[in-house]
Amino acid sequence: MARARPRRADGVPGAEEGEKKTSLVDDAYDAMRTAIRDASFAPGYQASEQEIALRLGMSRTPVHEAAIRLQEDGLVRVLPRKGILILALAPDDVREIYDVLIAIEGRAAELVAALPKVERLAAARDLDAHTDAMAESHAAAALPAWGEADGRFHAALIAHARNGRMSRVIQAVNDQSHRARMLTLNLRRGLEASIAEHRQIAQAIRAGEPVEALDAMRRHRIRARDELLPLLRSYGLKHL
Amino acid sequence: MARARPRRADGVPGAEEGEKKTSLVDDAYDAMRTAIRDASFAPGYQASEQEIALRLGMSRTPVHEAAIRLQEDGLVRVLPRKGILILALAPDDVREIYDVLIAIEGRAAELVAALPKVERLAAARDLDAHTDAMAESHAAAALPAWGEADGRFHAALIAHARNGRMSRVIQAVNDQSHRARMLTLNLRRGLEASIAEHRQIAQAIRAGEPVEALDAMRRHRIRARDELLPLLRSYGLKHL
DNA sequence: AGATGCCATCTTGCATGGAAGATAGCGCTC
DNA sequence: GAGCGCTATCTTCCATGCAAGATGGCATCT
Repeated sequence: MARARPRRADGVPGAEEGEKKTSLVDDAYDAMRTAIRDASFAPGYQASEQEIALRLGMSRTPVHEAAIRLQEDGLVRVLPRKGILILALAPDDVREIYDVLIAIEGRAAELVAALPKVERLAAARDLDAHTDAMAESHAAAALPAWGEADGRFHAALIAHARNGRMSRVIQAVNDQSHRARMLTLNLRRGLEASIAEHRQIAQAIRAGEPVEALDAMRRHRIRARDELLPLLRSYGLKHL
Repeated sequence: MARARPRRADGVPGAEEGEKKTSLVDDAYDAMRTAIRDASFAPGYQASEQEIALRLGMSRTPVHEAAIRLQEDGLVRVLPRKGILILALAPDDVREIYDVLIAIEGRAAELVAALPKVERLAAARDLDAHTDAMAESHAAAALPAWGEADGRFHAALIAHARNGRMSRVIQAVNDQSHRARMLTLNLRRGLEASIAEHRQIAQAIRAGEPVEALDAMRRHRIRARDELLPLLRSYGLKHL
């Protein structure tokens, strides 16, 4: 194989231009992660490291090391001497993920509501802005935009809680459940309910009521779960 | 270097005998993880992969890959072209960790309390057994045994919640805070309080009262945090 | 025809070498 | 004496080679 390696080979659509100084391992990690999120790598697909390396224009080593990170994130499983298996998501996995969300996001909402007044208000304003965007998208029947604004609401909440470990946990489970959310976006009914619940959460934070914020967040996630899980089961999406 | 590699070189005390079929990467991961937990690798220490590889009797590759996993776990940071940095723990990290514990273990207790009666009772019996062991150790003034029984109580609770993702999160933060717990074990006062709170948690689970179980668990962790954090700060343990 | 064992091939695990970035020490200049 | 640049050295990053496990197909035997 060519010794002079091209510093950047963009064989994969998801691979964005490096901004400053990225290692090949990071490139491989990002490319594979987005490929999995966008389902360019279908769940259940078993790829060989060699093949992925070829496609990304690098050798097997960085692909292998990126695969280790993705395995730690719960996105793939590295089968010894067999290849990289893109993990599927069973309804039971969704249940697990929602329990983590209920726990972490609930505590995050509680923490944000307990912040000093200035920060609380800033956070609430932030959250309301995202909810506004959701309402607009809903009025315009723009489902993808709605989903993105919803994602930004939850991301903002976690960010305001100022807890790096919580952020990492949330990001991990979000990566895992991204496909399920996208698939079920057009099946869901409770869009207005979501918007109303977001308002309640922001209001509790603005008022500085941790208990109410925690509870509102939990109710929100529990309702969403109870809406989503039956959908997954009834549509026979055993694994996706 | 010798081409014929020794299948197992036990240069590190923490490295236990492989039970069935472990890869060198797994060996390196386990060895480094236990070394960090036991503070054989002091926090702040910057090791070179070559040096660790030599000590473990393997080449640099498996050490490098294990380091990637440990970085994902938040135990070390791999500094490009500089080495492996064993991460220290600041009081603020302990605050973050306790918020994760409050969130996850609270939800876990709630879930266990909502289990069918048979499983609930089994779980409560399990938990009480560990609390008994704590009481005995306390009576015998055996601090390390107390700490281990306490660890088993919390591990059992998570196990009964049957949520693999929660288990992983808890294990990660426990690994990170293990050193802090060991160091502060002999400074702590609220041993009886811990035992009493454990009883309350088990009782709420036995009675099938999720709300009370959640709340008892939260109170337990919050009190422990409020006892631990001032200790860390006052003893000037800026990073450990 | 059905079962079985062998082997060609595909796969990763791991070791190693070359390249390049980071760093510290030393000598030179002002 | 202080500052600056050069270079020797130490480090990881990545490509690649070899070995060994896994697998599927084919020939052979019953």
